[in-house]
Amino acid sequence: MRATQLYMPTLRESPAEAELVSHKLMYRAGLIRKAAGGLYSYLPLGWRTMKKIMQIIREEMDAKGGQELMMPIVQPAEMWKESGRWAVYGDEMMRLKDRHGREFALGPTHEEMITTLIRDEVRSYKQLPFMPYQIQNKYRDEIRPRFGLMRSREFVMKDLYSFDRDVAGMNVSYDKMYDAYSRIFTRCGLKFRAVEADNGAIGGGHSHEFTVLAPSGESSIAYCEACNFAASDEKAELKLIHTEAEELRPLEKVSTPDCHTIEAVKNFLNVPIEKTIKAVAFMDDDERLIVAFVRGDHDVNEIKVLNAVDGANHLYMASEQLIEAANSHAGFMSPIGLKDTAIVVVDQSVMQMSNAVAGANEVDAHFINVTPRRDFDARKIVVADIRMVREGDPCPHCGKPLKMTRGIEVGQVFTLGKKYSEALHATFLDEDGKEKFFEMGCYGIGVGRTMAAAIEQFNDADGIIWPRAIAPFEVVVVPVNAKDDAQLACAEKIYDELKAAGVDVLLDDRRERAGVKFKDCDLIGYPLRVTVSPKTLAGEPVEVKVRRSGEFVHFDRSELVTKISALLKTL
RNA sequence: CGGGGUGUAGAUCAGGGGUAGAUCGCAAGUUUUGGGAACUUGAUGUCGCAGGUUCGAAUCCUGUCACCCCGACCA
Repeated sequence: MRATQLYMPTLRESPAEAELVSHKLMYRAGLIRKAAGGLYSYLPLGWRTMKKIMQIIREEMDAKGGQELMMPIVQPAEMWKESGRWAVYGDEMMRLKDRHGREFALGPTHEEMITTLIRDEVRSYKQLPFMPYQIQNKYRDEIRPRFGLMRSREFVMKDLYSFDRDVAGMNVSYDKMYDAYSRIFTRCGLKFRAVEADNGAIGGGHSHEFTVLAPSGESSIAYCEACNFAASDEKAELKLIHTEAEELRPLEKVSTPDCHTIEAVKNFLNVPIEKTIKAVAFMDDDERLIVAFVRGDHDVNEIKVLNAVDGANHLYMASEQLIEAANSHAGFMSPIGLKDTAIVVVDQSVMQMSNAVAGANEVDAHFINVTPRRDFDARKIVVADIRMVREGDPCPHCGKPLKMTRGIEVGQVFTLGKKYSEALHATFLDEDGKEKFFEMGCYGIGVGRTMAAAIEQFNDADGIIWPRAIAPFEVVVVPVNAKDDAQLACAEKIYDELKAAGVDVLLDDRRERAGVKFKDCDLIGYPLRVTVSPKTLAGEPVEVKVRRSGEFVHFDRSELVTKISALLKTL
């Protein structure tokens, strides 16, 4: 490809609305343009990278037995009503009507579509496992689209669905996809983690989120460098912290005027924060008071609290009245003396404490020397792991200190079980002659998000630094002065040779000044730049600039192509 | 949907009742030519949209729309 034949509008300035580096650079390097909030056009350079990512995905899906097909974006309401999600999906689903008033949705995902397709097509266990996939646009009317391609309303997604005869088969499919995803993101040159995720409403099976590590990411994860453990901050399980046994002192109530916060209590009583017990009061949909107790220096993990309490679906901040009805006061709550109407959830590490400070359920008073089990009945409370992970906590697998980082979720693998096959009556005939529901799994990758994440991970002050595999071009050949026929001819020769050797190469034959072209090269981020100058014509070794390191290397003209091919393999 | 902010040239922004501005970009020319060149000339705007006030509105008022940022979701 020649730059004069390629639309690659680079900008000196970023649009005011762009916040993230990746968003700014995608704009400046001419990869995307915005049509409206959360809706983007991909310009030629951006689309080249998108296609490369899609190709990697295809190869890895196919290698695991995936079969590419294509389903409609416009989906009839009936199948969504049948699965029950027409009502559940809410405003995030883009809905429309045709001229006859029939209802449709723009597909936010394709479980309904694929399941209704497969139930009519696949009849026998002999046809299983079956792993159809597609790469196409998805529509989600996000409450707040932002960060460019990171969270948009229309986005390109690869979605594969696995159909198996039993749970064992489903798990095999899951493992295949897990492996394929690891290969895909590795091939894309990304630093990522497969993060144990909470699979929320779907429940039951496994779920991993593939998260590209980047400080600007929206999800927070805990990971271990010693072993492979990684989990979202909400999901990360924690080991019990054992504390030294002390000589127990008798429970005592003390006056703590105006000490509404842990900080104030700690300072007033002059005790270490690890010796305090903090309370957070919630209520659920049935207005049941749920009080969570954790160590003063810990934070309550709402998701874990929710999972620990039977029958609770949502948690809200508890109202004053509710707290007072349970014989307590906000800021001074205690597990000791709360009415039985309150559900008390205590973090496992609190149960290890002794001689601790906790509220006294009355204004301006705290208990000191609180010792669980002795001072409150462990049988009436729920003891669970309900705190938020933090940096340095022991890894639940190997015990080494955990690290915290932020990341961008670019893919997720999920086991669905029979959720959709039952809802949509998708069955097959098994070997034993019985009709059975498919065991399903679904596996998604955000293609545009992967592109954005790569830029987020690899950039510097001059622009993007593409990993070779997903760069719009692997090499750019730049004649310093394209108006010089000899230079241009030399550059064209090199370009032809590289192309013949299978290198994805761009010839920057624009009649621009060298500085302009160099700036563009750095901004767009081609891994290698070959510079053709009068020195090259004079027979000096050819200069090659490595974008990632900024280093210049020089190769003899005669072995230029082989040296470049070899160098590319390392990028 | 709450709270905050912004809409003026292709981009980034200034201006603030009386002829529509700067820089970059774009077009033409001369010189330049290894890190976003200099000079000359030129083209480009319903001042987001609709009403209102006024002799006169980009500017003031009202409404409206769009976009951005902060909170619940997700690839």
